[in-house]
Amino acid sequence: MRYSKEHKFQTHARIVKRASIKLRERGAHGIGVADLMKEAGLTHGGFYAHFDSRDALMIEAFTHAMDRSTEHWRKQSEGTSAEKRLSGIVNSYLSAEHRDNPGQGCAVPALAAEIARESAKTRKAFAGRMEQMVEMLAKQFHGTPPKAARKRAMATLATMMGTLVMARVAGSGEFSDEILKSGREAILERAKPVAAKKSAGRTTASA
Amino acid sequence: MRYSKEHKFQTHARIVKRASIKLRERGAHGIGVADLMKEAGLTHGGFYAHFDSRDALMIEAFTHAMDRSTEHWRKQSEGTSAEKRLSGIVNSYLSAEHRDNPGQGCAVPALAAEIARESAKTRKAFAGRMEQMVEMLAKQFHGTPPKAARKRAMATLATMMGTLVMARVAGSGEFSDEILKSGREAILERAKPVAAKKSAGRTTASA
DNA sequence: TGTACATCAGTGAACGCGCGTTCACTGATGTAC
DNA sequence: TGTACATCAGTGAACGCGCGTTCACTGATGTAC
Repeated sequence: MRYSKEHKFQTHARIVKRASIKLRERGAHGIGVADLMKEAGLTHGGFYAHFDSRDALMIEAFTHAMDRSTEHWRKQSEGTSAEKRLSGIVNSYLSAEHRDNPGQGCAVPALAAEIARESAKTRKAFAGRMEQMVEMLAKQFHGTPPKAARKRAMATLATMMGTLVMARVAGSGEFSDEILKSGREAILERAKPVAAKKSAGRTTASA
Repeated sequence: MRYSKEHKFQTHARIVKRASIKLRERGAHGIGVADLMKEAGLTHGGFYAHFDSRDALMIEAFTHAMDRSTEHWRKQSEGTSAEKRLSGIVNSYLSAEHRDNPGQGCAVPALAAEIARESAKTRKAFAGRMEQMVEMLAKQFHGTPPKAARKRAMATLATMMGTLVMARVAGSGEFSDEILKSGREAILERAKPVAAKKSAGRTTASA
């Protein structure tokens, strides 16, 4: 064998990683096999030593992107005190930085609409990861009954990703910032315990 | 002239209309010029008598889809009493029917993520229509100060479109219905006046 | 330890298909007389 | 009113480019002796 198994494994992983970034940046139809291999420092001919088809890579790249996103949140929430976890996630999710760097960001706003048009098999794989994200998010609603937390998590993810997509359409101007801010406030206001309704300013002001 | 000006105008409009449906169903890269013309009952060669390029049609189809969506809401809200307008919009937006018929539905969940990757020019055209939608929605928050209503409208649109995208990814099963329901509840709970907090059941139960 | 052979990740030319675009042509109808 | 001509929306063959995929080949390194 010319290279060790480890070498092939690493090359494979490198291609998937670069692909998952380009996928989020340009969409499923925005990148060719040749470009992708170039990104990974290879030529297009070698592609089929690693993947059965372009579609096969796309599916790997989709799931990789989703897993990375979930992992990112998990890590972030681990390093934060319980009360600030949700606001930490929301504020970083709905930030100008996340808006302007889709390649490194959450896969849902970047890819979900396209996934919705894919085969049932692909959609199921993606939906499974989405479910994981929801579970992850639900844990941030400490003190809320599990079922209610799950519902909130779903609505929160929907609001976050919807807001981010809208902000990206709007570009990076005033309208875009306004959209981000509205999203942050809507989520954090809702999450606040009803009793503390009057002390509203603090949590949302950090946005 | 073989045909009257009216005839050409109507053919043009028919192509745009069909294109805007296919666009929402399959995405910007999901349809070819030949298919599109076939949809309109024509052959592909005649395409360039109506449009400078495929891209030019796409832009017309984008804006057409957005305008139709806004108009649809406007009409719907006109036929409803002031108190039920928001819940009417939300319940029809976040319905299984809307989820399962993207071609006839709102352009934002179907196309926004793709638009976000287009040129500044295209994005601006789309953002302008999005702004119109926001203004339209803001009017549904009667009794709320204009600025707050605008913020709510932005967050509401984000939640609605995010929820719909997620529901479409999930398909049409239990998880999908759960997502839709969470979205409806989150929006309608938030919109409720604080005083009426205890009579929660009614509005959301219609879902 | 050194030498011959086998392996296979990666190369780059080539293929073929789909699709956007072009173009010469058609023929029904509007216009001029 | 009737006839000859001009127009141009629409047709369908053809072009050319990009891109996914295939394939014969390479050459560095692992393995056998």
